[in-house]
Amino acid sequence: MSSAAPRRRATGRVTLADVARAAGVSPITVSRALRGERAVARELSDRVHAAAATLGYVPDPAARALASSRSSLVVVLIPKLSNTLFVELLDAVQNGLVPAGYQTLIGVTHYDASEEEAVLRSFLAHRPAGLIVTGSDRSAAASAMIEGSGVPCVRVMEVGEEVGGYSVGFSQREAGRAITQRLLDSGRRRIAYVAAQLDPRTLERGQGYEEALAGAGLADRVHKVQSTEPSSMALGGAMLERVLREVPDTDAIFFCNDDLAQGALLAALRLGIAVPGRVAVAGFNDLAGSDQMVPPLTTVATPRREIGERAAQMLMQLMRGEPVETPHVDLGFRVVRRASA
Amino acid sequence: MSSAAPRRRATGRVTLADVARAAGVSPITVSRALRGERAVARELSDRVHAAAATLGYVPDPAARALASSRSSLVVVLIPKLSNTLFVELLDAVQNGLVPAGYQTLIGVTHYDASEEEAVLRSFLAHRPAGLIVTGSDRSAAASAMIEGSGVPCVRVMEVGEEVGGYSVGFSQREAGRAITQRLLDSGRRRIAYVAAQLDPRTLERGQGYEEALAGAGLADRVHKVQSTEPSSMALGGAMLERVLREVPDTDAIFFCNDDLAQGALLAALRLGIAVPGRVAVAGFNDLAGSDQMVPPLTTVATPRREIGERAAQMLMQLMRGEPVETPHVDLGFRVVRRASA
DNA sequence: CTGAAAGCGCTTACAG
DNA sequence: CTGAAAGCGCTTACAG
Repeated sequence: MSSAAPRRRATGRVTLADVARAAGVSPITVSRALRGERAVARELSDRVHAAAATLGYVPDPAARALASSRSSLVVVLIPKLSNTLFVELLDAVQNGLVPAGYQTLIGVTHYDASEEEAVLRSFLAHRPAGLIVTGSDRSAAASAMIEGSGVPCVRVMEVGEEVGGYSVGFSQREAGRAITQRLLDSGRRRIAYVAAQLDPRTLERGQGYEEALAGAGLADRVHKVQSTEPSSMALGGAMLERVLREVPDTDAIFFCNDDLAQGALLAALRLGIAVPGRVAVAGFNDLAGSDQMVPPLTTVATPRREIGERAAQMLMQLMRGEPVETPHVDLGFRVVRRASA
Repeated sequence: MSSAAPRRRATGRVTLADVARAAGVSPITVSRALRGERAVARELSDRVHAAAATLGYVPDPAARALASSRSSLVVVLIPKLSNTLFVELLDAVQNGLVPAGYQTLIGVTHYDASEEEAVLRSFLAHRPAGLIVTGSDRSAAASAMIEGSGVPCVRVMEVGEEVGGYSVGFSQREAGRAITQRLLDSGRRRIAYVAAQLDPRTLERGQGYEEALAGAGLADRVHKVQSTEPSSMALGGAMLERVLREVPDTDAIFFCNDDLAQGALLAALRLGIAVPGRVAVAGFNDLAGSDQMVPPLTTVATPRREIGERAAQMLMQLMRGEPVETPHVDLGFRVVRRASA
């Protein structure tokens, strides 16, 4: 009730200073003890931890970020939330990062360069400790922002040794080639490639498809169909019908994603189109349900969970300033032979 | 190169002070002009905005949060990322919040009370501007943390008028009753209810199921089967087999989620079990693919996207301190009659 | 309508 | 191994 009380803006929050007072040490020592930095005398450290626990002290991330120019936030950029693939990737990343004390800020770019730039600008302002981005296909402006921020960054889904930096993924092109080869090996000669929305990885798979056909002397049989609609089961069914109508002797279709392939399989069932008798169907990613289809879907199993985990590990090393022995990790893929092709 | 240069920790960042200098006004005025607060003289405001634009000024969220005890972060708590339902909800919430300048911090609780508490503790430290949580079923500790934080909070998926606060959703119990009633109306008398992992909303649907049976004088026919495994298509198929084996005269099954029901439908196809001839199948949520099944799945369409949008709107009103006329919004549901039941 | 001062709660950079 | 001082970049609370 002093008449000359200083102006205060008490937030009611337990602060570092409170802990210091309770432990009988300086705030600096509390800061160091709690972060496990340097060697703080064992006894002091114990007192600090005890005091922090009794007071229920929770460090203020904003103050920490302001003082150190680095937050505990990790930004993850993915194209869409509607593709299970990215959600599983995200889940794996979170499982790695959250127990280590990081929080994840998720940015959805909708395959749009300017959206990606806007998201990056707003997220980079938070001074994230790290960055995980999908693929290597971003605008020069976006790349410059990442570069200029100095925030450690790991690219996922593709392995991009040429681009430098760090990446965890697999070769989309080779995977596309391998599944097409599988179709060729089973005797198919009129193989179409069907893709939905624009996605650089989808394009790479298409290249692999072309390579496989060329390798079999079937370069003139390349038949790529691209829809601008977003991927869905219904679209897969429609595409199946369309391809068989436009090129009736098509004997196999490689769909760029399992949701399309699943839709095609169900449409075939409804329409009485025999799979693989009349037409073989192959997908990509081995999403949930592909093994349950009738017939079960032949596809490429992609290691997105492992990619997420490895990327999280690698990023944590980078954030701690530790050396990363393998900057580009190729986790491979696996062709899963089931009954549809 | 002054010999008495003060110790500085230049971050290279463009600050409010830089903008103030460039615009020839005080930092305070820049702060106010940029936030659109109060009436700053039109001319000054214009100068400030121009200067900010030329300098490429981006406010520092950490400094802002520290000074104002409020960040631009909105915390969203969901049980799982593996259920499409929650991802769609999340997506809708983000679509509402991101354009308004908020960032979303996503917490996954895995249906675990202590995980939820840990996530809340760590996220609340960020002084979020708002909170969106799934359902009303949390520990007393978690509720106390939310309450004590003073952060505006909207509950989603259920409408909880009794609990107070704010909520957007629909009655899970009534929805469970309605779909069961649909089964009864089509002449089914041996109806089983199959649920997977523990979820309060799943339990409510089960209550609705019981009510419907009781209403039809079939209280003694209640047959609930609960698995502890996480929900999946494969589990749905297995549960179908199990129910028909254990209670052979079952003539309809209400699955608590569409993924289970889809799996059951595909298993039936494989096993040659006629649907709905031998057994009718109904699901819940109308997830992607349910309309593509063979036969198409009868289910309950739930408005998760609308729930996400409305919750985001409501939360923004609360965060701006505006009054909310309807604190509890019931968005209803819709029984979708297709061929499986 | 505008501003000078103080403060938000931490950590950095120096010293010792 | 420990600490006093300054600073991170904003906004609050007073004044005028």
